[in-house]
Amino acid sequence: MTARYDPSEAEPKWRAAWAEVDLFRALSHAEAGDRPKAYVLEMFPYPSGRLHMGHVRNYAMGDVVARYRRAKGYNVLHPMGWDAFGLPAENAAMERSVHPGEWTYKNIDAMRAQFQQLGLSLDWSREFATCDPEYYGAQQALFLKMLEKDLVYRKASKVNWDPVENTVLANEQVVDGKGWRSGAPVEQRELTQWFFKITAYAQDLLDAVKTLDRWPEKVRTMQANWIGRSEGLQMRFPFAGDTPEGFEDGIEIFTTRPDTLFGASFIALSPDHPLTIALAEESETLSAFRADCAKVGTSEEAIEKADKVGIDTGLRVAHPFIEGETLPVWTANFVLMGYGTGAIFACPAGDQRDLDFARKYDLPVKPVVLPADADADTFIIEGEAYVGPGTLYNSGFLDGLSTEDGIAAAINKIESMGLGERTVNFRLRDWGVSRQRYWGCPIPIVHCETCGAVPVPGDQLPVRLPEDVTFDAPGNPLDRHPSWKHVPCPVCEKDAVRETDTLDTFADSSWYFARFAGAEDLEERAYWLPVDQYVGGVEHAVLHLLYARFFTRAMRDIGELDLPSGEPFAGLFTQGMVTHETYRAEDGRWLQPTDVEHAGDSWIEIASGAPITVGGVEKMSKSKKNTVDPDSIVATYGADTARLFMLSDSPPERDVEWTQAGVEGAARFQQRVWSLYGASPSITEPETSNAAISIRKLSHKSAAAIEKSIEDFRFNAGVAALYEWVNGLKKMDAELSAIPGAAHEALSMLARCLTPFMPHLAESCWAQLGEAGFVSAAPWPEADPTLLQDDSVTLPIQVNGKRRSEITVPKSMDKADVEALALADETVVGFMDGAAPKKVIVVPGRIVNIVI
RNA sequence: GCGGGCGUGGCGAAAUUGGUAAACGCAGCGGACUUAAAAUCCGCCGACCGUAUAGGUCUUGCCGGUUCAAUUCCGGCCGCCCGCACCA
Repeated sequence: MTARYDPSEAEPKWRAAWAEVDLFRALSHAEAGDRPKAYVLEMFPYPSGRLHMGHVRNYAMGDVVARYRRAKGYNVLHPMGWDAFGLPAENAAMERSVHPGEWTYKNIDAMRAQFQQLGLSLDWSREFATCDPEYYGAQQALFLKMLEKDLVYRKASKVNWDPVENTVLANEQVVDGKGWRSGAPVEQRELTQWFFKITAYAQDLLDAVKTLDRWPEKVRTMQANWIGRSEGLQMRFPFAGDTPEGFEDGIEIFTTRPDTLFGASFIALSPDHPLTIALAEESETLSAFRADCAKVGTSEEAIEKADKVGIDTGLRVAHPFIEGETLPVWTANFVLMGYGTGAIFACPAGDQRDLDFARKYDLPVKPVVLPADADADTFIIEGEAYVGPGTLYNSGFLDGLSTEDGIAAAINKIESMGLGERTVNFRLRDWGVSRQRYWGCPIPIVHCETCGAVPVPGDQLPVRLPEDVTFDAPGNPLDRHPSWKHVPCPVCEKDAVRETDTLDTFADSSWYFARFAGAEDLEERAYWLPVDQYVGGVEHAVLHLLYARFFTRAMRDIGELDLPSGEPFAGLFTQGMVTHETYRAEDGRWLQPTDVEHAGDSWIEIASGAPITVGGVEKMSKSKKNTVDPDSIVATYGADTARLFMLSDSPPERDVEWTQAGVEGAARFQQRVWSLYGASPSITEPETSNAAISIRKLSHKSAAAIEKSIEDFRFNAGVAALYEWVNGLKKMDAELSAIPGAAHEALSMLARCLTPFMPHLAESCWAQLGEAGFVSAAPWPEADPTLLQDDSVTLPIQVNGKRRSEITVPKSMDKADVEALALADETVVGFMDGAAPKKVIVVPGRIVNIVI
């Protein structure tokens, strides 16, 4: 009998052995020659300092794919690095007087050690942190090239200001009107800042979503919605009567429903519209209204509760189609400045918001779209607007047209009148990237009074962050640094100041995968990209993934990346979270899983013996203390067990619940596998006895099933197939010694199929079996197709769709013979009760159904 | 409100071209081994009727449809989760 498998002894030994020969180093294009490449990448981690179980799951999944592809003969790139800029480092600096850089690099060291314990097949030679000057210097060069190509610009604009973090946020970082990290209500401020022109690619980013057929449907939909394309008409309404100064052209609006122009009842301006602002200077009512609107949050509840309110400006505009008719101009709180032109024409009969507003202020409601099944004489609009399609009426030259034709006709008319034109509007805004923070990539610009914003010359990059900074005052340490920002202008050499804003850290993660592929080598980048399989959390469905798609396009267009499609990630998989039960003491304190135990029928806190409440299963989080520390799991059970459990039980895209019993099950499996490798059966030709054939069939079928489960990202099914295989071999344990050839083949195949899931154990088994080299470098066992087929097959026999019996027949038996056998079956005869079958369906190899 | 997804035993789940529903694991029950426990091994384990290792009936959120056959396809409900949201 073999001794128990001791992961604490075996695992470090194998990791050291892999490292010694640099087993997982990716080959360059030249070295690899004709071998196909596979770039497998997990979203790189933020170096918080501690690994959590979510990391284990994420990287275990990527490692299964990477190891499998390597076994399949691919030249695999599976790198690791650190998304190292960001706010937590500055918070640590404030709380503990430690430099953000020092804190970050210490965390990286700690997490690298933790990662290395997991036995991931990573190429560490390409490791970098985004806070390395080599990386952010290269990023600064990209920024300047993008600036040259007009993909970066600077403008004053209203920005989302997070009052807690003292910085600007991108639109994507504002959730429910609150900062995505701080949770503080976002304020509006006017600031000059830098923008990436992501809208230049809006159409392409949208179109290409359709080509991402190895992305989850959900993520594609979210991206498409975020880009938010709508076709319509941008037009102006000239003033009738008083024309305010500076608005001689009238009021510019955007609409997707120009067919309803005859139903126009009023014009509504956003409270932040330039005309509203201009008028407010003269009107106290209006400026008070504007102030009120600014106060109301944009959270879900706020929007739902907020009444539609507005103020009549007293101005009037001319209706474009109806001679002599004028429309009042209101300022209304429901019109957004951030979409379209910040002004709309309202057709209350065809839009619920317009209708609510019209009812409140007693404005006209004129129906112009008749639903297909309605009668023009009786159709009325009361509390609900009709937003669907129909036939136009009450609409002059548009009468009788369908909604679709009416839209086209109205646009043509407006265009011929010179009042506007067909346009496409996107919800996507340009990406504001200036952040008033220290721990980020400095924007490589010098501001000169004479020359303006001047790019830092290439030979002066990187613009390094100064080390001697303080965090004892609010605001940006770069801005108050005594000397750093004072530099001569690169052009005129007069005194000038550096830009003290740094780039949004999402920029850092928008191209790191290209840097892994080739630090300076564009040919290597072209070879590796796109990433073949990307794995990460669905929380990045919009932000990171959209920004990365933008960056690869921009890099392509500035000559930094030969990637015609511009798509960085050919395959994307979004994995579910790791959850755990929650525990609460009677006084409401959250308790850690290690602080509680099951006692009889109830749960108690170990320290006090007091009863506790077991709460719901939720995402592991520090605040609810329902976390499990990967280090202690690895120490207790080994990395392989932790990996296996993270991959079993639940489909990868779904959440998985961490349970003690589940981990123990995985640990048991580890010992069961090891126990198969006691004796080392000699390498001979597989035997042909029944036992040998049965073992060979089991092995080849299992290997094929595991292969398919990995290809399809269904690791839980792969783990189940491993269990079945091992259980089957255990059952035949006694017979294995009599058939050493088949046994050796089975155990060799098993070790290789085990490798992606439990690589250390697989190496130990491989060595025990007497195989040469590393199983981590061994080829995937190709299943023999002849062994996947059975000679005979057991068919269920249904009578009227209910299973009544079964027969075992040779696989090749023809349908008529199968039918005859089925009809002769004793049980079937009993159920047929003498009746003649109306119909007999024989699906070869599947089923027989007799209809009587 | 709009969009997407999900709903199967006590629990996590399988059944990925419409063809034996519940593989595999967890929990549970019974047994073997042991002075004992742990570990390990063996057996049972959807519900109901039944003494049952006989047999039968029912069962994939609910109602209906297509089909010889539906967890799978179609229509309508119900519930849960996620995303977006006064986007004109």
